[in-house]
Amino acid sequence: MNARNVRVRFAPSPTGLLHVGNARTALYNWLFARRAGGSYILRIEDTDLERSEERYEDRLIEDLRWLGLDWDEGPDEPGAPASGEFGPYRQSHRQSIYAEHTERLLAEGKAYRCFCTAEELEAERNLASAEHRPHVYSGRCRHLGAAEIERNLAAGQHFAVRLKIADHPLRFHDLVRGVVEFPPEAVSDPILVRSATGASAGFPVYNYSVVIDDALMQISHVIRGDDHIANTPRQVAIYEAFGWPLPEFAHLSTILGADRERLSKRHGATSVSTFREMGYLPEALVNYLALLGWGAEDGRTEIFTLDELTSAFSLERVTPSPAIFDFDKLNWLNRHYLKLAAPPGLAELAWGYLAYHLPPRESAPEALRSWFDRLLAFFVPHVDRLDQLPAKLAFVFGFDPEASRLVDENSAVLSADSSRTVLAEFADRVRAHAGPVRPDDFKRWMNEVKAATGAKGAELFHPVRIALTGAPSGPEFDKLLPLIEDGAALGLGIPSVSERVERFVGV
RNA sequence: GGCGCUAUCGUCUAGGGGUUAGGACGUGAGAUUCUCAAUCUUAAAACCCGGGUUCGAUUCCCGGUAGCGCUACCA
Repeated sequence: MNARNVRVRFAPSPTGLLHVGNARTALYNWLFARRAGGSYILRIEDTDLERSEERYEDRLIEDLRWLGLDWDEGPDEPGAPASGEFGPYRQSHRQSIYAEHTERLLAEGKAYRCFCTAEELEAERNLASAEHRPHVYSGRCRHLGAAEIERNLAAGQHFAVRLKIADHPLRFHDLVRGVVEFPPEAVSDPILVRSATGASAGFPVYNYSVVIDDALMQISHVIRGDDHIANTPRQVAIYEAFGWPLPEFAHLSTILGADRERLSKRHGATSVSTFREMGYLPEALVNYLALLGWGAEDGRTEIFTLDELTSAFSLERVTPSPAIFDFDKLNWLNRHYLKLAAPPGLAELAWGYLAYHLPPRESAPEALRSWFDRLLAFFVPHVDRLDQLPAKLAFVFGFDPEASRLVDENSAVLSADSSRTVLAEFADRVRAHAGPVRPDDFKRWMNEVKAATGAKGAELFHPVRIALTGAPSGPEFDKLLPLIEDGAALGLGIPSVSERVERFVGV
């Protein structure tokens, strides 16, 4: 490790829910910090007063915690002070810091006041477009004399503060892309502070405040989305103006939807909290996001816990090319982690999805809890996410004989003569039986029905399956029957096998 | 328009001057099952195009093309 401590930050704007792309950025930052034994800092970039909302900040923090990405330094929370010595960690609380730095730049002649109006600037841009030139500021206010500046100030003219860009290429090193270089004219003199009257008044622009924050917080590695890559030369110039050392950069590729457009709401779920609501496990999302733009050194391992990722991760192995978000692969991983999930935790999660059928978990009797555990063990491996459970389990909790007769798939099976005789024979045996139906009973009856009717295989099983579950296909009876019978004893209104048969045949 | 970034199976990726170009998801087939799913086995499937360097380029260089980003007194 080099002499400089590794310090990284995740700096979201609380203007919406945490997008999976940002979650990946947060993850890579976290992994890099943990791997290096460095610090991971959370900074809230809430300078866009129009769009920033406190509730989004709360959700953000909740989502990061859910993913397991804890931070060493971050903003204060209700009732607790900020953690870390480089605060405040909200940009809205750092305005005086920015103002001081602006004074300094102005005093040192590294920045200047620009009195150009929006109209004048737009005219310049239009001209540049027409002449097929890059849109660069002419630098008109760069050489204003002191007298003229005083006059403008005295007249109360609004001004913005611009940085003087030096006449040399702006280059930086990117851990995932190598050296990136921009000619100075590609940058032009950027605005640092928005226009207003007063000494250095006005709000600093994003590109300016990030640099001040990153430098003051001693960030060693700036890991962020590649939509910032074209902003970086501007930022490099700001570091230079202050005489600050450049951090290392790492620009992560964009996450796209199946149509190769930036992943957005119309592609389906995009925010971490939506994935959580759908019943994705945090370990699945984390594992998937890690794989989206990074590959293990052996080229084949794909399943990683956060701990395993921490020791395997390196920025050098991050892919520079954009990646398409693949819901199928996420589903596969989620299934994997669902199967691995510890029963108590899983039951607690799953309970919420079936709350409609169940009493509150806290007040549920032990018999119900353990039955529910068995139910989950049996069905969870067959869903991609927890929110598919209600549909998958609908037939266990409720039973609608009339509706199931109307389903095309069912009526085709039921209309066969053999189905009628099979069901009649089956019903006779169920009626003659007292108490819950056990798998042994069921097996014996099916053999008898088979002998009595001559039906076998699907011809034999499908009608019975429809009568019991409302569908010709489904899970194995051996395990399903006890689940139904034990469930029926719980007083939740779950129909027993004999009730099902009675109601179905009676229709 | 200008500038920049990117380019290996459908998708995520490994690899790298000479390889049968590897793995995973998904897809097809088979096994299993009353059935569906799960599971196991198996198959098909890729180096964007054109030049150059080289004995030899998918790999290095240049150009093209395409996708994306930036081009704001948004973040």
